[in-house]
Amino acid sequence: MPTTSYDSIQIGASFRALSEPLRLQIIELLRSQELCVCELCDRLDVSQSKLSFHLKNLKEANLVRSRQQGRWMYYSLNLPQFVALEQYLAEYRRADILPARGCE
Amino acid sequence: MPTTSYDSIQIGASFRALSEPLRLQIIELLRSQELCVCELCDRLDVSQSKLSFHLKNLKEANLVRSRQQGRWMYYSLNLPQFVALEQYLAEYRRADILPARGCE
DNA sequence: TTTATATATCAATAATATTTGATGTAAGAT
DNA sequence: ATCTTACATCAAATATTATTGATATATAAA
Repeated sequence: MPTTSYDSIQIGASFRALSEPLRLQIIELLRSQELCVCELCDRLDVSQSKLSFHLKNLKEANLVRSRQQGRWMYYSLNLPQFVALEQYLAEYRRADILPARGCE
Repeated sequence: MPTTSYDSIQIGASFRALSEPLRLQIIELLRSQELCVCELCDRLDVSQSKLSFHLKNLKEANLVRSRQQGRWMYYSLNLPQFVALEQYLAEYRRADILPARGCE
């Protein structure tokens, strides 16, 4: 099966988003509270444009959502996607793996 | 908290490894069986050097292990690391997230 | 000991992702 | 209407990853 399923692609994109230190810090902050960009900026001590880039990345990976209120943008975790990733990994934990049949 | 814990770094490295389509295909094959490089090569229809590169990557991310037998190298999943990732994600599912306290 | 096979590594290139600083946009305040 | 603030986007520069083809190493077979 040389192709990767649509699902795997989505999953892979989320894993990629989670592979960047700053993005991990972002979601760790969002874990306890929805936050606006300016507050993330402050707390992470990072440029606004950089933050915006990474937030976009997280959003495209379906890991966060945003809502606008006045001139503020509030970001929060999109928990269902976290559940999806967890379930993907759970399939591995449950795997029962055969030893290799000797090669040649 | 501008720093990322040692743990997060390890976790992030594993997520990164899981973010590449070919590497996902590799672990999906290894999910049912330990396999040697030549068999992975065949099944994934990919060059040996490319495969070797990605296997090394997975190994450094602690997601697979290898054992040599004669001139073959057998790769298999390192399940504990999958469990660790799953547990990391589970903390998010369990999170109870406060609404933003209004900004200004 | 020569030869073949399985795999790893390397150097060069190509592709992708990230950072930075500047500019754009839209909401609200003056 | 003008100004400010919060955020997004863009283009250029830089950094990181992946691919390729060639070569190295080590095992085992002839």
